[in-house]
Amino acid sequence: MSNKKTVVTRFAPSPTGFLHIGGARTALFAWLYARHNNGKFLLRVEDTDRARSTPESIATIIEGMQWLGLDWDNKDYTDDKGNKREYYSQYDQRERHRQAALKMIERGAAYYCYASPEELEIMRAEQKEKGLPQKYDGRWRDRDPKEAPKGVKPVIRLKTPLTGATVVEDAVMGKITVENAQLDDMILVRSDGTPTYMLAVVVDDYDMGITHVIRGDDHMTNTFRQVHIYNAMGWEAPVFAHLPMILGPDGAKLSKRHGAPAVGDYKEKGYLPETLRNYLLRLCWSHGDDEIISDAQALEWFNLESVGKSPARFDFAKLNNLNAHYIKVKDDADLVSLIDKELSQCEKEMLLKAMPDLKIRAQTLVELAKSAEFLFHSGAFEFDEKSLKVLNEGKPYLKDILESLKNMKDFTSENIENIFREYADTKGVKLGAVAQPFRVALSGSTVSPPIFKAAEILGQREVTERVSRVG
RNA sequence: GUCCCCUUCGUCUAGAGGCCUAGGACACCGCCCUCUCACGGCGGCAACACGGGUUCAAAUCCCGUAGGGGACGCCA
Repeated sequence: MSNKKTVVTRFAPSPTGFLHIGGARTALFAWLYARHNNGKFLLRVEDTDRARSTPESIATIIEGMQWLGLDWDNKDYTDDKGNKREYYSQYDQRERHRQAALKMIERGAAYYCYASPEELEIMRAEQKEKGLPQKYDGRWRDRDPKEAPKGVKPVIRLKTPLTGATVVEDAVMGKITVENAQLDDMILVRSDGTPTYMLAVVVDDYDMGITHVIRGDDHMTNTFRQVHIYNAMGWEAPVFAHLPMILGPDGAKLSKRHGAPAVGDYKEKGYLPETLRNYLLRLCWSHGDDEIISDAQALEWFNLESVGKSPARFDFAKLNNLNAHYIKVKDDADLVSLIDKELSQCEKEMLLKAMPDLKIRAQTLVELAKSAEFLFHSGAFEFDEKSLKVLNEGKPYLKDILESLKNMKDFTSENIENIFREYADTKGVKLGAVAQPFRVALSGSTVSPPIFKAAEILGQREVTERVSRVG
């Protein structure tokens, strides 16, 4: 019965910065799970913290999601003022959240607490000193609100059971348990009347019909508290699935220090969205020995059972390798448009011709663009020491070769190569002795794609010009 | 400090009691291919955190220890 219900998942970032790579992984998994089950995937912005939420951040997150190709299903959402939005805003629902809290008070499941923040700070400090768990001690739980001090605005707290245990059957972690004595009466509504995150998530997830809450495992202990809100409201809790964290290469929390915490960084550095999808999927999830997983396969295979439980380290070497693969299999014309930096039509055509040779040796789009630069270069290279040495040793050969090149009728890579091979033969030297200086003359470096093909693409005129320049 | 979760090669992982002399991928090392650099092909190095049980049999189940991560806000 219940598995006939349409699956609804969501991604619920707080818009206080960029789209973190860990967040992207969470979004990807929630998206895959929804799509795999022909369900819905919703985007909700958790912007109840007005001081830290910014529109720029929302824009960055949306941009990141779009770049990754994670489409959500509530793009037609209209907010409480009738404005069209592409996502749910938690802040819009603040009155609804408050009403839910009031309902809980009515039911005796929540209560007003008049303890001031200063008072609580002292309480926590004392607890810490005594080595006790730091939690609200329930000082207003059973007190008559009539005793309330004048002029103090109360918060609303949830009445969490004092005894027994809370058990959550997590789709990834399995059964997780905590003694209720460990939990305290959390705040649902702040003294200024605004809802806290704990209240807002639960009410929103319920209202949005979320069936599977897929999120990072930093929320795992929150889950214990949240199920008590579901209970207090008389709602059925969704399935929870907590994904292990993504760590930096050194095992510490992934941060700026590790180079690229934001999704935008990866775009910048020349990674393909399909690379990220595949890489992120393989962190904490597997399908036998499969490594290269297409979107279609991911959609077909994805499940929660195969999600790992332990945190995974981010490995840039493996990401690079995957990116190299996806560049290799990507359509040449697509790659041209991806690295296009205001190239002329003619230059684009050259790039397209060179692409098969360029793309197999690039790990990122940035590298790819760089390796193509010589094609559009003036030919006035600044040679490094190694190149100069090769050039010097090859000068006598290049002079002879230049004449042959000038007189060639059919300027194809095969013909050019033949000339070089014959010439090397008659001189009794290895092909490299002649080809290397040629490479330097054309590309400005001792490293380049196959030089005879490059020569054909550059054209007879350009080639002879570059060769005579160094001669 | 208290609580929750985790623990297979350097890294990501396969592994649901005998199929494990523990498989794959990346990285690394060697060889082949070769006009350079790559690609590709072949081969190599390399792990069940530790200690106790349970069982005819344990990487797999149980209990401890150690290590790692997370949570303990009128942040989300």
